[in-house]
Amino acid sequence: MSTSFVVTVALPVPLRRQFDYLPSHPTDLRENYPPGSRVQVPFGRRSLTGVILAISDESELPISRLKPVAKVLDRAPLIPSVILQLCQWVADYYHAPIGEVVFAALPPPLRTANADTDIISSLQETYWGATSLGLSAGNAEHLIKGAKQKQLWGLLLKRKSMLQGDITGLGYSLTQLRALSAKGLIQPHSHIPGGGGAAPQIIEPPQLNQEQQEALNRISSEPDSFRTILLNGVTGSGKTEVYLAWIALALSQRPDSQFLALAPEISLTPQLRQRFALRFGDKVAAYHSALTDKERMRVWINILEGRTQIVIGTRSAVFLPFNDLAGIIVDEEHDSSFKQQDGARYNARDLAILRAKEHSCPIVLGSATPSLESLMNARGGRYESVLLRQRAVNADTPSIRLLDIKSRPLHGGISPPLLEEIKQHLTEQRQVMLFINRRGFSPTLMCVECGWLAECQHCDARLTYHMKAALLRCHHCDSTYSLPTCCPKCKQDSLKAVGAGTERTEEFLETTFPDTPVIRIDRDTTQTKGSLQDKLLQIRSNEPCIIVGTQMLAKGHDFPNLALVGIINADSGLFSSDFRAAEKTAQLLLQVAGRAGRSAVEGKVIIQTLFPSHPLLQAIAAQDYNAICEEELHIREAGRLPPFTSMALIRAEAPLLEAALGGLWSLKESLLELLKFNDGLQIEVHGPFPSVMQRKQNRFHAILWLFAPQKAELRQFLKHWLRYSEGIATPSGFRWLIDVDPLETL
DNA sequence: AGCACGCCGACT
DNA sequence: GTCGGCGTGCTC
Repeated sequence: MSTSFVVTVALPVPLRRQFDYLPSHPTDLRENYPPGSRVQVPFGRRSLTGVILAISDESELPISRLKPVAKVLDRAPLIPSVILQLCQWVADYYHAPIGEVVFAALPPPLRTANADTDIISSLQETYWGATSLGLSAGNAEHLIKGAKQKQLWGLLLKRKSMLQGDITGLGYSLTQLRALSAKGLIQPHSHIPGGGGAAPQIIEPPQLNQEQQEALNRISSEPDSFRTILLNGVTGSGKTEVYLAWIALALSQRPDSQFLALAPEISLTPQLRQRFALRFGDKVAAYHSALTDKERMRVWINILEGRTQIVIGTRSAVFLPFNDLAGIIVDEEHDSSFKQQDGARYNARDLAILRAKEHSCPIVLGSATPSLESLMNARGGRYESVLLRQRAVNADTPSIRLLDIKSRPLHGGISPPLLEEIKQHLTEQRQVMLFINRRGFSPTLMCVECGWLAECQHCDARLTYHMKAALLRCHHCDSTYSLPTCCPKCKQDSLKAVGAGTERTEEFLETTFPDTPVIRIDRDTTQTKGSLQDKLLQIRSNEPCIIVGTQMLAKGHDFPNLALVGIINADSGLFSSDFRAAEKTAQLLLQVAGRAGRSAVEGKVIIQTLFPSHPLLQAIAAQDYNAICEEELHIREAGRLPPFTSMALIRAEAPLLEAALGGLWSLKESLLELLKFNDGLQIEVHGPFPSVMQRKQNRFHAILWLFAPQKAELRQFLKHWLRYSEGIATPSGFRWLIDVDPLETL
C-alpha cells in the first residue's frame, strides 16, 4: 500500500492555477484529506486557507518542490462534491481562477481560518416568543403604539416563536422587539437552531385557475428528472402561485427534499420570502449579500444539514450546499443582475440549470419577458415552454399609451396630460407610480451664461445634483463635490439644474399634491435596513399615494390599488449602440407597465417620449413582446450576434487610454497568431474599442470582442490561448479579464 | 492579490 | 549617506 500522495488545493488568489501540496506527515492516510475540506498551507512567505480539490498520485511539479500542508481545518468536507464540481465547471467555462470561484461558494466566515472552532455552537441565537401574559392578554393590540409593532406582535402570536435573525430579516428592528418586551408581551429565549419549536403557520393556498393548474401539471409531471421549463407568463398571471403550488406538491411527495428560488435582487426577496414563509413557515430562509456574516453562516449550515428546506436567494445562493434538491426556480430569468459583474463573471441562471442537472431535478425559469437566449433554447427544444396568457385575478392587461412630449412643458419631468391623469386617478382614490431612470434632483448642473457643465474629475461623466444632500455626486465613482454658489468658469450666478431625477419629481409632486403622500423609492431612500420594507407596507395599505422610483420598482412588486403608471422618459434605450438595447428596453418598460392594474382596478400606462412613432415603442404599446423578439432575433441572426453566436469580451483598463488600447492590440495579435495555426476555427476578433465610458475613476477602459459559432469552440480556444498568454508584453498598469457571455458589451 | 527584491530622488 | 517610491516577478 503506497502512502505517498499529493493534495491539490484551491487558494484565494487570482491565478488560473491549482497548487499541489504533500500531506503533513508521510504516514498520513488519504482519508484524512477529503476533497471539499479546508486546509491551512504555506504559500510564498505567508500562510493561506485553501480548499482541497482532489487527491492524486503525482504532481506536475517534482515532489521536491512541494511543501507539506500545515493543517487540515475541517474533519468532514465542508463543500459537497456537487458544489466542487460546479466550481470546477465555472472556472473552466468562465476562465476564472478556481480559488476565486471556490471561495465565492463559501460564506465569508469560512473563507478565513478561524481554525477548527465549533461553528455550530457559535450559531446559537436568540428566539422571541409571546409570554404567557402576552398570550392571556387577549387583544393586547391597544397596548401597542406603532403600526409596525402591532404587526410584529401579530406575527409573533401566530408563530409561537421566531429566530431573531428571521424577525430582523423581515424588516423589524431590535428596538421594536425591545419595546414589546418592555411591555411584558414577549420574551427572548434561546435554543439551538433546528431543535424544533417554531410551528409554521400555513395559510390556505388559493385556488389555481385553469392555466395555472395546467402549468403546475406540466412542471410536476416528472419530479425526478432534469428538465428546464420556461414559464412564460404575462405580468400578474400568478407565476408565484404556481411556484408555491409546485413546492407544496413536491413536499407532500418527498417531505425532506429541498428547493431553491433565485430572485434577481435583494429588493425583491423580502416580499417573495414573505409569500413563501406564509405557506411553508420556517422551512424557508433568505440568502443574499445584505445578510450579516452570522446570518449567512446560519443559513448555510442549516442547508448543509438539511434543516432549511427552501431558500429564496440572489445569485450567490446558487452555490449553497443542498444535498437533496428537488427543484429550482429562477424568477425573472431575463434579469441581467443574475450575471456577476466582478470577480468570477458567472450567470447564476445558467449555473442553476447546471445544478438542476447535477441533482437530476426540474428547473423553472419564470418571466413575463423571457430573454432571447431562453426563447431560442425553448424553440430548439432544449427547454419546455409553458405559457400563462391571462392575468390571474380577473384583471385585464393594462392599456399603454404613448404620449408625445415634444413642445410640451415639463414640470419635474411631468407633462400636463400626464399630470391630469395623475389628478384624475388620485381623486378616484387610486395609487399612481412614476418611473424615472435617474436618482438625484437633476442629472446635469449647467451654467446658462457660458455653457459650463458640472463634470466628474475622475470619470467621463456629468455630476448629478442632489438637492437634499446639497452636493454633486458622480454616479460612476461615487465621489462627491460641494455645490458651487456661482459658475466656476464665468463667476455669474447662473447655474441651472437641467433635467429631472427622482428627487425633483418627488419635490414637484409634493408641492402639487400637498395632501397626498409621495413615496420615493431609489437607492438613496432605501439605504437603511427596513426602510424599503416600510415603504412597501405603506403602499400595500392601498391608500391613495404617488410612488416615484427607479428600476427598483420594476421588479415583481404587487400593488393591488395601483392604477396608473407613468414612465417619465422612455427614450434613453432607443438609440443606444448596445445590440441588446431593444431587448432590455422592451423588458424594462413592459415590466414597469405590468405593475399597473393587477387586481380589479383597471390599469393604465402612459409612456412619455419624443419619438412616439418609433417602431419599438409602437410594439411595446401594443404589448406584443413576441413580435419584438421575432424582429430582434432576425436582426441578431443577420448580424451574427448572440444568441446565434457565442460571445466573449476581453475587458482591459490602464492609467492611459493608449495603454489600454495598446495592451489589447498585443493580446489581439497573439490571439490572431494562435488562430493562424487553427485554420478550422471560425473565431472573429473585433476591436480594440474604447469603452463608452472611457475614463472611470481615472482609469481608461477598452474592450475586445470575440465571436464564435459555438460556445465550446470559443471556450476551448480561449483555454488554449490562456496557457501561453502569460508571456505577452503589455504596458505598465495594464489589467485585463475575460467576460464570457457578456450582457454588458460596451 | 500579497509580498518580496530592486534600482533612483529628498531628508534626518 | 539612508528611507522609500512603485516596477516586475513569484507563489505548489
